[in-house]
Formats: sequence, structure tokens, C-alpha cells
Amino acid sequence: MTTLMVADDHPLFRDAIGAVIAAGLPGTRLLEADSLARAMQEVERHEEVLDLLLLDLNLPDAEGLDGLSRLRDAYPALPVAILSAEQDRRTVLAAIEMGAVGYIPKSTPRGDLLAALRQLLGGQLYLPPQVMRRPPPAHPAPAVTAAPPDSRLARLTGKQLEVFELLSRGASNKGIARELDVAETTVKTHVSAILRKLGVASRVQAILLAGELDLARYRADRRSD
Amino acid sequence: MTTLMVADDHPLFRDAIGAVIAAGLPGTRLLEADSLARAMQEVERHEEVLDLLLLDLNLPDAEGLDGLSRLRDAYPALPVAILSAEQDRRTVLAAIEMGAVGYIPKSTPRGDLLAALRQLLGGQLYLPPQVMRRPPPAHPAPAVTAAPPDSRLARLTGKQLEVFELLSRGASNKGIARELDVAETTVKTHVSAILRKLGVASRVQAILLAGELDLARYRADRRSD
DNA sequence: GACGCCCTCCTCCCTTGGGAGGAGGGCCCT
DNA sequence: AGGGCCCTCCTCCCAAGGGAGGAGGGCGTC
Repeated sequence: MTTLMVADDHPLFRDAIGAVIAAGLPGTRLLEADSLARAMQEVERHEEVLDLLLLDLNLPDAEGLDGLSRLRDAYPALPVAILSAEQDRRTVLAAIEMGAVGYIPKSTPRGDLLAALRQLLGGQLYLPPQVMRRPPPAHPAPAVTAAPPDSRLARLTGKQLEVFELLSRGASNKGIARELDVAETTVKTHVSAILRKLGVASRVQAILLAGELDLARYRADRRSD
Repeated sequence: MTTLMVADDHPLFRDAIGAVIAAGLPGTRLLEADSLARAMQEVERHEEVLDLLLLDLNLPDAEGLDGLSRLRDAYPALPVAILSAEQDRRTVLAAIEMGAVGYIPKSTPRGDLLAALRQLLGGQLYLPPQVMRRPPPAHPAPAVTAAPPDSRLARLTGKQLEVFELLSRGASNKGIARELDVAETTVKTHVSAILRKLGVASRVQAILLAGELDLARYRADRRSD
């Protein structure tokens, strides 16, 4: 089952989102929060099953992108999309650079909203059409499309990638140690570093992430450089 | 990296297999064993990275399918393919029913052998063409193509499937307990049963298996029954 | 009604996983 | 020569995972 959460302080708006989802994404559970604090409480309780958090930028206890920042710090692996009335180009790009997986203007038509949600739940980035169409005038779009997916992998060192490969195939720390002929404590050090760099909390999460990231292809690419 | 093992008591034959693999599956590591006992020793050491074991049916310490039986008992999750001079139809079917993922006659031409190995490493079943072409005369092919992949899932009870779904999405036992509103000990009971029925040793292995088994589709199918 | 299966939950016990913190050696670059 | 990064390994500590074994209640079948 798909679970998503909307954090917005306007009950009517939450209801509207709920209606759109009920109509267009049947079987989806919607959690609601009217403040960042309450949102984080809910995330704490449902983190494992939460697929996407829609975050308003005008919550009473979070000014602008500050709320996103705090969420990213607390739950680096949780997909967060911004849902906002503002459409300022720099705000959108800043949100993406802070790790948001999407930015949905509140003015988005019903049909487009559904498409955006489906796209986000499918693991794709979503940006408002205006931003997508018109590449930035000054800078050449600082890592909006390319960097997010594999930037995390790029931060891994060579040995860490080796460990990650074995880890993602289900090997235990002990098994990895045997395979690479190092001490198990060394493997644990590598694993800790990998989890930290990937922003996940357990090897299980790392394995799921490896599936999404197409680790095998990345390693092949890197080797052929 | 792909790792496979050949267990055969003829050194020359092992060499021949090695040559075929070196030529057709570059980057593949080949482990060798000249007896079932030695094979099991090697499996013990490399289980996490071993992708396929090619088992001869005429090993000095294993008569016919007995070796397969012992391997299946000890390592239910290890893919084992039979490599044999015999081509008796009943032997082939018996091997598949015992959980072998394939049966390769030693008379298989070089090119076909490579194709068979690729197919097996890709997770597909491989049977000698004679058997594949001509369906059994008496019985209607007792579960050769359909049963092996999902028979394990079919053994799970309803609650176990629910737990498996959450587990496969990375949820911890505690998270599953919250989500299903039962005690964590109950979840542990379910998880133990799931691991046993799937023939895997850890939740991590179960998650990887879920990816191969297309769990989501299975659940949908079962619900729509 | 007795049996079996499922779901629930418990205790006891051990292994594995992961974090914190420290430490030494190799290698590269300035 | 010094600094920085990587790899290696250690100890101490705690949380999570998993097995063994037992137990009670619900529900359907024979």
C-alpha cells in the first residue's frame, strides 16, 4: 500500500488533496499534519511505510525552506516534495538542492497534480513546467537532473563501493570480511560510512536503495572511466 | 562479479568447463570441487557470493540425486543445476522437483552450454531441449514450469504475506508491529516462519528474494482470486 | 467434540548490526 | 616535511534480529 503525508496548516487544503488522491490514487493512505512538529511526530511513527511527504512552505512553526532542512537532517532518506504557493525560481532550485524530490505549485491543475504525484511516487523528480522548460539564465542548472540520483554513490570510496556491492547482494559483515580478506571490524567501519553517505539507517535500507540506484551499472561506468 | 562452482570428479572436465566460461563469460570466477564433501566446504565459505553450483550426478561420495538432496537441505537458497551424462527423463524431472534450477546434459554443445549458463544465471530454469519439447506422456508435467518460482510464496499464510510485504520494503520488526498493531514478538514469530518457508537465513535474503519473486504482483493476483 | 491451523504473545538466549572513539600506516599533493 | 584522505583494526556498548519452546484463543472441518 502507498502511504503519503501532507503537512499543511489549512484543513481545507488538506481535504482537497485528500479528495484528489482518493479519486486518482485509490488504495493510497493519506496521513495529515498541520505543523512541522506534528509532521515529524507522524514521520517518526510511520517512517518505514511512508513513501512521500508533501511539505507546505508556510507552516506556523517552519519558515520557508527551514522546515525542509530540518526534515532532511532528521530523515535523510525520506522523500520530501515541496507544495507551495510560491513559484520563485530560486526557491524551487534551492529546495531541490536541499534534497527535495519535487516542487509542486499549489496552482497546479488537478490533473497535473495527479501526474506529478504519480511521477514522484515512481521515484522521479518533479518540477513545475515553467522551471523545466526554461533552463536557468546565468548558471547551467546546477545539478538538478543529473546529480541527485547518483551523487550519493559518487561520494563512496573505492573500497566502500566494493563493500556496498557485496552488501547489496545480501552478504553479512562476516561474509564480506571473508570475501575481501579483511577483519570484520574493518567491514563494519566501511558499512557505517556507506550508511552515513547514503543517508540511510540500516543495511536493509541500503539494499533497497541499491536496487533503485542501479549499482551494478554505476560500478561498470566508474571502472570504464 | 559472478561466481559459480563446478562439482565434478574429473579434472579434465572441470578444465573444459573453465575454458568455456573463460571464453564466454568473462569476469566470472569459477570454484572447483572434486567431491560433494569438498563442494559443501566451499559453499560454506563462499555462500554469499556464489551464484550457481553445477553438480555432477556421479560424484564419488554422492549417488545420483542424493547429493542434490543433501545440498538442498543444507542450503535451500543456493541455486543448483545438475550437470550429468545421464539424460533419463524421469531423472531430469525428479531433479527439478527436488529444487534444481536446471539440468544440463554433458553432451550439450559448447554454444548451447554457454546459453544455458547465461539463462541459469539470469534466474531462469534450463532443461535439455528434448525434455522441453516433448511434454510428458502420462502426467501433465507436474509443476515443472509454474510451481518452482512461486511455490514458496504460496506457502505463506495471509498474515505472513502482509508481514513479508512490509519487510520487503525495509521495515523493521518494530515498524511492522506498529503498522499492523500487534506486538513485536508476534512479528518476530511471523518473520521466523517466513524465513523458514522461503528457505533463507535472514531478512536481507528475504528482501532480495522478494525482488526476484515480484511479490507485489503475487499479492495482487492472490487478492483478485 | 476433537483435531488442526492460524494468530497472538510470552520468556530466555545468542548472534548480528551499528555507533563512538581511538589509533597506526600508506599514499598523494603541496 | 607536513596535512589530508584512505584503509586498516581495535575496544566498549547498545539495539535489533532470530531461534527454541511454550501457551492461549478463534475458527473451520471431520
